[in-house]
Amino acid sequence: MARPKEYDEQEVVAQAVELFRRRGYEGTSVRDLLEHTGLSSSSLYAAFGGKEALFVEALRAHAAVEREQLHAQLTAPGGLRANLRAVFDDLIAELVDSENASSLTLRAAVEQAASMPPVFQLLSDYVQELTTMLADRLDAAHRTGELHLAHPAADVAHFLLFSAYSLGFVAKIDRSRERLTAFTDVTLSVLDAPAPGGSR
Amino acid sequence: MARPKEYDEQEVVAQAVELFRRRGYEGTSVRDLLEHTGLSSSSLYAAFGGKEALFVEALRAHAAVEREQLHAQLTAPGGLRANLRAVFDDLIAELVDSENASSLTLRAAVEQAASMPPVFQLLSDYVQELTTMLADRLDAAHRTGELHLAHPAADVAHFLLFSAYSLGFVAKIDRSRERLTAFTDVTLSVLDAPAPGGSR
DNA sequence: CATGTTCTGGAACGGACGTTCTGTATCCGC
DNA sequence: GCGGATACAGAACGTCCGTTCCAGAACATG
Repeated sequence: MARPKEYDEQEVVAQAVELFRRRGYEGTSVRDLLEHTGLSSSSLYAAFGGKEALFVEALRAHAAVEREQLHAQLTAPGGLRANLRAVFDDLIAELVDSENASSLTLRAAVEQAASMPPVFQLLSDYVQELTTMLADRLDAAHRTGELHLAHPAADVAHFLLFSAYSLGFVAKIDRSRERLTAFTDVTLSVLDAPAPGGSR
Repeated sequence: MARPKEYDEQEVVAQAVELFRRRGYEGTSVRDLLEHTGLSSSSLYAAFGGKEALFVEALRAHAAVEREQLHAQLTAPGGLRANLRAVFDDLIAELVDSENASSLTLRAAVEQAASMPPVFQLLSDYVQELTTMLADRLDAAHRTGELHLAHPAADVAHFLLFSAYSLGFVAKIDRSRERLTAFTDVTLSVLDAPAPGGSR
């Protein structure tokens, strides 16, 4: 019909993710977003509706990436224990050498979930989804005897998930690899519950 | 010499703690603070120097209260396990029935530590202090044989401390008592490491 | 090449922000 | 009860915020 857009919508969202992640929602101004994406305000408002809507979109995109990544890591060949260790190790590597610690998800939950209902809903569903994914894997490992769970798989999954996010929180105060590794070691030790008592 | 102040400095700080806790640093405007404390801007600036300085003071005061509370709970009669359980239970109770989940410390770390050096320093020292306090207790319990630690006491202490803070993070997404209790159950299971192998 | 439609750049808006300033009220020491 | 000093109330300041608006540029279609 008419003049084509000069930007790629997905790329804009990706750039928004980066900014929001580094500086949080309030710390990122619309002008920052315009400068960083190259858009003009009219385009941004026409395409997304406003700062808040763009944030939700950024969060959604970020969550999708994270989800896919986690899924790939959990279904990689090798034992579940090793796979979980890899998940945490990758997270640590990311935290150690990136100026901006912590994920967008963490910031969003702490800062925005309470005041932006769509954000809350999105995070709520997202956590549910990841927990289920992880719980399924734990159940499977439990059935094959790879590990014994001293608590319901869903609870352990939820715990592991939030502990992973907590790493970003830990890193806010101490970003040393030793600290983060030690935290991970203790976290993963919940998988070393003693085997159930005597056989039958 | 002259006209006396019409407010109590400590009380003002306490009220600031409440506001910052509920709405975060950026979400709390100076005008909010003035309204809530009854001060006028001139008084606030004369007494504290500005919003940021007042925030640091509020954080310091909040940390002092938290520290004292934790110390009391950890040195209460009864086993360390039970005392830790009590710490978490109290936290859960607070989270479940308060509109504003999470502590000021958590918010400060996630939102401000990176951009406000004094906040980072304060939190850093604070975490170190609490970790040491907790590690001492764990060491003592280990020596008396109350529990066995599969990891260095300092690491376990650090883990427990951050897990406690993580509860506030968990609550941002699901504030149900069951969820928080389940998280706590799994967390505290790191204290149930199997006893070391053969005697000797 | 004319027309209709969409997109873009950037000025402009109202309001909120943290902070400063000015005038006045209130107290102490004498 | 007067002089000096401090505290108070709130208007005012400059800046930045998210958003809107408008004139013009860039395309598809005939």
